[in-house]
Amino acid sequence: MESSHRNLTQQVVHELGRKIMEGSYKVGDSLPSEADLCTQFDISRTATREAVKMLTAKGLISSRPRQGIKVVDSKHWNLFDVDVLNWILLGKPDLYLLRHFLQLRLGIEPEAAYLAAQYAQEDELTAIENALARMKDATNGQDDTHEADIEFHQSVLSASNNPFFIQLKNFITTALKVNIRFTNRMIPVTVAEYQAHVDIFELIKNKKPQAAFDAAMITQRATLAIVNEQISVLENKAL
Amino acid sequence: MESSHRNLTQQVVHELGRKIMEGSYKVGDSLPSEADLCTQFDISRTATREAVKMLTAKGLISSRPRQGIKVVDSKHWNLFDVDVLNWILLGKPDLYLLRHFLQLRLGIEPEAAYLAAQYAQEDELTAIENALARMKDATNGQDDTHEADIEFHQSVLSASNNPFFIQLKNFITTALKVNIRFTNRMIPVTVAEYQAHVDIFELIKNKKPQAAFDAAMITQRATLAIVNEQISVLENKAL
DNA sequence: CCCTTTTTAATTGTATTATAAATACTATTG
DNA sequence: CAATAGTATTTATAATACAATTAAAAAGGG
Repeated sequence: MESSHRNLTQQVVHELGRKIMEGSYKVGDSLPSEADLCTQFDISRTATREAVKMLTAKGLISSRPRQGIKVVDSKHWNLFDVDVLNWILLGKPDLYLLRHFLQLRLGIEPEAAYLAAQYAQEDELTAIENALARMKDATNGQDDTHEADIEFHQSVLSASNNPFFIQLKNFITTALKVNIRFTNRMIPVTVAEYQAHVDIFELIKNKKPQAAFDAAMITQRATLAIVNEQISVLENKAL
Repeated sequence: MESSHRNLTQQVVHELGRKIMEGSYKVGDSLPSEADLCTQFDISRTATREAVKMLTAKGLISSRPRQGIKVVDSKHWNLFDVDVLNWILLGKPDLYLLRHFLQLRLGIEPEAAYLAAQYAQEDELTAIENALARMKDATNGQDDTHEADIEFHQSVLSASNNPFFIQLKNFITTALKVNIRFTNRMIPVTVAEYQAHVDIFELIKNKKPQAAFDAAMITQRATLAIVNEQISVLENKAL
């Protein structure tokens, strides 16, 4: 059990949040009443209610007298919340979800590179460089390669010096983890991919915003094209 | 009082959230203890604790025994939460904040237009067209013009058919409202701006993703350039 | 005197019970 | 049948008690 060290409220938040995101409770469905949740989890009403309030704050449910606790429409879900993203990650692999992640990465990351080229401080450039170094000499396990990859993307976002982009580190990290599921885990980051990262870094370092933007954009459009291709193959088979 | 129709817990959430976002409680500061909050707001511990849990869920505070309730580092704040965005909006006008909003809009909106050109359904195109119509014949109040403008941007995000972009409607709406504060409220949307919106719509309708992307990008880079200019004028004066 | 350990006390975490408020549903009445 | 009033269910709030955590103080040992 991973959540045993957390307090009761947070365990219930995690459990219910996960179930909502995986679809065990669908939009419009009622969750068990407070009283039922108390007996199901064998906890007090205090803990139950606090868990419900936390999920309400994350936009997943609503709770009103006589109406009960209901899953609200997914357009209200705080999809950029770190917990919500982790619950998504626990769900089934889904090619459409991967596409949605890639589509937004395509919006965020090239522009983050643009901003990094404008505003990155010395230490932030160093952080990007360190991530690249980790990627290069990750001759040991493959997980390290992917972790270093994540670190690279995070450090670019940090270098944008924009709090909104920085908050999106959670999103990008989850997107990368979803991606890793689909590319074979055993295959580390390729040399070509590594080189593309280096190129973007050089453009950031040399303060070439537009070029950095374009380089990031090209790489990501290529990745998205592959997924789009996979989806259309899948959809043609279904006919 | 705007919040008088809400229940006690949510009033306290709003009050504390607003104070944290405006800087009355700074990062690392301790909020009053549960007991103090109870007396300050004249409510029970139940309501207090539920409010604290909701703010914890939004990433603003942490609450641990003996340590108390503290404002956590702003990188943990859920800046895309609709409440958090509204609390930001209640704060002082800030040119740097406006720039941060514009920088992310630049990432999101051109790509949303790209996706809309690919995936928009008939009814979603109609929604965009309706917003444009509202913009055009808003000869009455100026607020309507701005509301129609917001509606346009929202309907493009909806047409992207990507849940992440759809969730960002809150963000874009707040960004536009922040913008309206800086451009004189009395000045309605100009004819040139209206025409730019129409052009983007036509490109979406005719399924020209790249052209729609470029058109949106050009408009927004121009807006951002103006703000950057204002900031550099301000910073030169400060010397 | 400094370092480690133990104790203490302050604060949040959980449980329990009671009552209030809101509202979907039912029954009544004209 | 429609409008109204009543009822019952569910969440909202309150009050109190005790448990768990942990920062800080006190005690102990070298």
